[in-house]
Amino acid sequence: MRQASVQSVSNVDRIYQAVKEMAIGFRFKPGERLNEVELSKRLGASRTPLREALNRLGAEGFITFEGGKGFFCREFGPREIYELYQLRSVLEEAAVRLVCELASDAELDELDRFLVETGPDDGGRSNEALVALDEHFHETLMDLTRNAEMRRILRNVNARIKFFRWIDMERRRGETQDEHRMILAALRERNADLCAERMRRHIERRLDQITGAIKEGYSRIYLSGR
Amino acid sequence: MRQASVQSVSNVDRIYQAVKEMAIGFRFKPGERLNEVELSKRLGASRTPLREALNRLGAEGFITFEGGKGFFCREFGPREIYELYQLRSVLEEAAVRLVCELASDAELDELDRFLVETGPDDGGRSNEALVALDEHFHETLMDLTRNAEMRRILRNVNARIKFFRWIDMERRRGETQDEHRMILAALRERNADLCAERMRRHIERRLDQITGAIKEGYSRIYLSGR
DNA sequence: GCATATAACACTGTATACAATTTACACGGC
DNA sequence: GCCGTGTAAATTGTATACAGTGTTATATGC
Repeated sequence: MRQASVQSVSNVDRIYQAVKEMAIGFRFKPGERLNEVELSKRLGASRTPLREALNRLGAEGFITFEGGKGFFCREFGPREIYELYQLRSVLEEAAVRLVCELASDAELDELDRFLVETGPDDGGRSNEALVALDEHFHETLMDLTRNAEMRRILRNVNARIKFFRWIDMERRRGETQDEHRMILAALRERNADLCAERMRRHIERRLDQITGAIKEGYSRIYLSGR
Repeated sequence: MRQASVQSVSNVDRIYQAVKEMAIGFRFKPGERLNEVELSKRLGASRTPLREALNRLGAEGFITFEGGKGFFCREFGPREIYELYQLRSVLEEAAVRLVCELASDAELDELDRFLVETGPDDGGRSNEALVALDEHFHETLMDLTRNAEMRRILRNVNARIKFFRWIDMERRRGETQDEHRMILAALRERNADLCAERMRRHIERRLDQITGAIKEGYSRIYLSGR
């Protein structure tokens, strides 16, 4: 074996993370077959652990699998994006209603602190950083539901739409955080209907912007190097 | 290789299905480690395809995985059941609202036909059959949302709670179908709020019954043989 | 008798070899 | 020129071997 186990970060996990990030960032072209030999060489491992990672990623929807053919980069059209955003909306609207009832004032304080510390945007942040902050807000909110399953699904969905969030963030840097503050304000009022409405609109607006962005700039996505 | 490919049903798929059904039916004891050598022998394959199947099942939440230790039967307490039912409730409540808007009259007719043909219960059906009908109703409803992601998640959740549905069905054979009919009636009225309310109560009642059943009969689950 | 160290065992993690299948390509017929 | 066919190369699917790690049983000292 290559190296002494560096505790808790197994080889498959490393490969899994690496390929996951490639899939998230669309370093593979949609529909492209993933060559196992080449990939495993590039990642410094044999095909066995690579295939285990690919099987996990397939089960999680990051890549697809066809028996006898192998693994492929997922195809992504407006339909798939819409479905994932709809799922997000359903989950987060329900989450915010639950959090309205469940969260302690202290937990909301902490969320508030996060928004204050990380905003408003002074223009000095990278898109990656802004996307990470956006994800962090939504995932922290979901954590407050205390429902591990819902958390797991939201994280999965967020990873799969990350690229499109990134595209969106390039154009609308400011709005996101304002809307987050409005959602928190509704949470403070413990007004479930208002929370849900604001969350729904928040996600809906993002989707509208992204479908727009996709239409005009889809080609840019797959340029060389990225 | 063992046999000529019988078209589209690969070996890993077969193993995957077999182990999945074992996990669903709790043929493994919670927390038990799955011995790969023994399992692979029992399924007539080597460890390689078995491990691929196990990785998929782990990613889907049917079993757990611990680096360096292997795969284990999931542990299941009231908390996990509650979370899965809450997730179900969130998904299906949203689904029924969507279906209220999206479904054609013809599609609702078909759902109606299904309910008429398969009910009311004459007492001659097995629990397995009743659970299958129950699942079928809910999954067909979810199909009408035309959202493949939400469909996928509901099917996953249903598989994971199947055993508890089965326990519940043993006691309350009749109510389920009545409630299904009431939900369909609300769909026909295109009354989204009423649909959502009935669906929410429907799932909530099931959860109440199951937590009750669990308390009094948990031990019976792990008796020999089944 | 109990705790601890240690050695034997069992099991997982990974590389590799080979079989089976798919894919690419060249050739020949139409 | 285009389509079908056959052959070769590439690629996936699986078995197996072995290394490394975790687990358990045994023996030893207190």
